[in-house]
Amino acid sequence: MSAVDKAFHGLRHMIATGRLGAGERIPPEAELGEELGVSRGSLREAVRMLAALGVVEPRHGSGTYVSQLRPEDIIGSLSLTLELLPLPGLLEVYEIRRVLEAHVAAKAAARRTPETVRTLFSLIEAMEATDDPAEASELDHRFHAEIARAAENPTLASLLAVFRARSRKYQVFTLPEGPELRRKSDADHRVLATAIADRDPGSAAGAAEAHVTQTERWLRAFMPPVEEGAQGREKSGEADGALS
Amino acid sequence: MSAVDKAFHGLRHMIATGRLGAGERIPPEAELGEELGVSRGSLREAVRMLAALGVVEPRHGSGTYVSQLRPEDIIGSLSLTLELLPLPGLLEVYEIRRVLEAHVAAKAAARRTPETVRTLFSLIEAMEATDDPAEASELDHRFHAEIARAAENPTLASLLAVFRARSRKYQVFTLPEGPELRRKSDADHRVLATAIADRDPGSAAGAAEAHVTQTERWLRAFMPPVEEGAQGREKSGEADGALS
DNA sequence: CGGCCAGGATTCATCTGATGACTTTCCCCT
DNA sequence: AGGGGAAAGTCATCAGATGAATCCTGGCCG
Repeated sequence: MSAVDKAFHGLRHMIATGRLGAGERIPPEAELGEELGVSRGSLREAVRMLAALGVVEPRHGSGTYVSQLRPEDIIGSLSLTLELLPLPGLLEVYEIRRVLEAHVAAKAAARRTPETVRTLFSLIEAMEATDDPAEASELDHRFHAEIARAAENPTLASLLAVFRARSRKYQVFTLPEGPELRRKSDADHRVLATAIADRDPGSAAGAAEAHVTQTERWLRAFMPPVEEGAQGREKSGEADGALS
Repeated sequence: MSAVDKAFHGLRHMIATGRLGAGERIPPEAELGEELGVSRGSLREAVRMLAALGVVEPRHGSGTYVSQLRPEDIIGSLSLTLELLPLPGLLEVYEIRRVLEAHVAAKAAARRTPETVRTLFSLIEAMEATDDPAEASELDHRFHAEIARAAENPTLASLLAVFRARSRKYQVFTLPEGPELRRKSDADHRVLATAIADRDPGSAAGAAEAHVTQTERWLRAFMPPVEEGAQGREKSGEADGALS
């Protein structure tokens, strides 16, 4: 077993057995490195791995802390890498998303509150009112997030959020066909929100499934290449334009 | 932006833009570190992060290679950390598993081949025949994996495999009530396999959902503490049972 | 001519030591 | 008692050297 593996599994074991609890600060690098029998460099690599997986969080100058270990923390680690998925694999992900969106829609319909319904319809109206594709995409995300929230399963909600984030990278709404797609999308949203308002889980599930399927079809049809940070959000003037 | 972040995002960007393709070998540490403007140590930490996420794979003496970037590769990274999830969060995961197992069961019923049915029933017979809890657990896993395979979505199959691996850590079959639980589990399996054999997606989905729900109930009822590599040794007087 | 093998070159793995940056704590001064 | 600043603690980064595993090249032998 390599030194980094020894540190990684050793640290993980400490957390699994409760010797290091959620939110707790882990021992300093020098100390922990000696205990695990590895150098500081190797230990740091192991800590970085756990940090990438959302298990620990290093804070410069303060220490390294175990995360809350909530499912959302773990699932969040997928968001950075799901963006690297080539399109063929993404379509398999869509099937999962379709099933889960249908499920949360049904559950939301069963558990909806008047406030949820109000929020959903106000988001729909905002979506129909705006012309900015970016804003529409953002509102679309919040619409679905609200439904997922109403289903009362934070883990599932964050998992779907990750899936949606990946889809949004394609920005179908900015295509020439964008306006037409948005009209159809808005219509889907009304059907879905109405089913939820009516406390009709079956219709809600059907509407959600159809909506995702529609999105999936668009993606198959257009298959636009995904580009990193295409929003032009990129603040730092780092020399990153250096690609051939 | 820290040096490690710079290296991490720089490397990720190279992969996202296709400058580094799937399966390709990335430049040597010294060279890449210079290009990204960070030391070898920082670069190595960034590479380790990507390795933990299943994006790259370092091979001692050979080089570091970009993975195939299939969804399974990414999902596999969850398996190491999902084990750290406290029980409350795990129950949320179970809801997801329930929905997805029902879906794959239905899809498997629709697409089943005679060979799939044969395999399923032979696994059931082996399960009913063995007395070894560990072997039963292994066969149970293979039974469900076979169904997921028949659903023809490798991503979904690997996701469910990760969920199941987490559940197996609890080893409910080794409890005093184990034999009784196993009898019920075996009965569930027969119902499920029969529904699939009959090409009855609805019944298959229902049976799968009921089966997962049953497992979930057992877990809620017994809530045994999960122990890393818990084969019953572990004599350290660490007094770690302290969770409220 | 072809296969085997030995040694060098390449690359990742690890350790050591030193310095900088950031945070937190605590004591001193007002 | 409160504010400010020094000092300690901790992570972040870099540089250099050595070890280990793999890959490749070229020569040797059959």
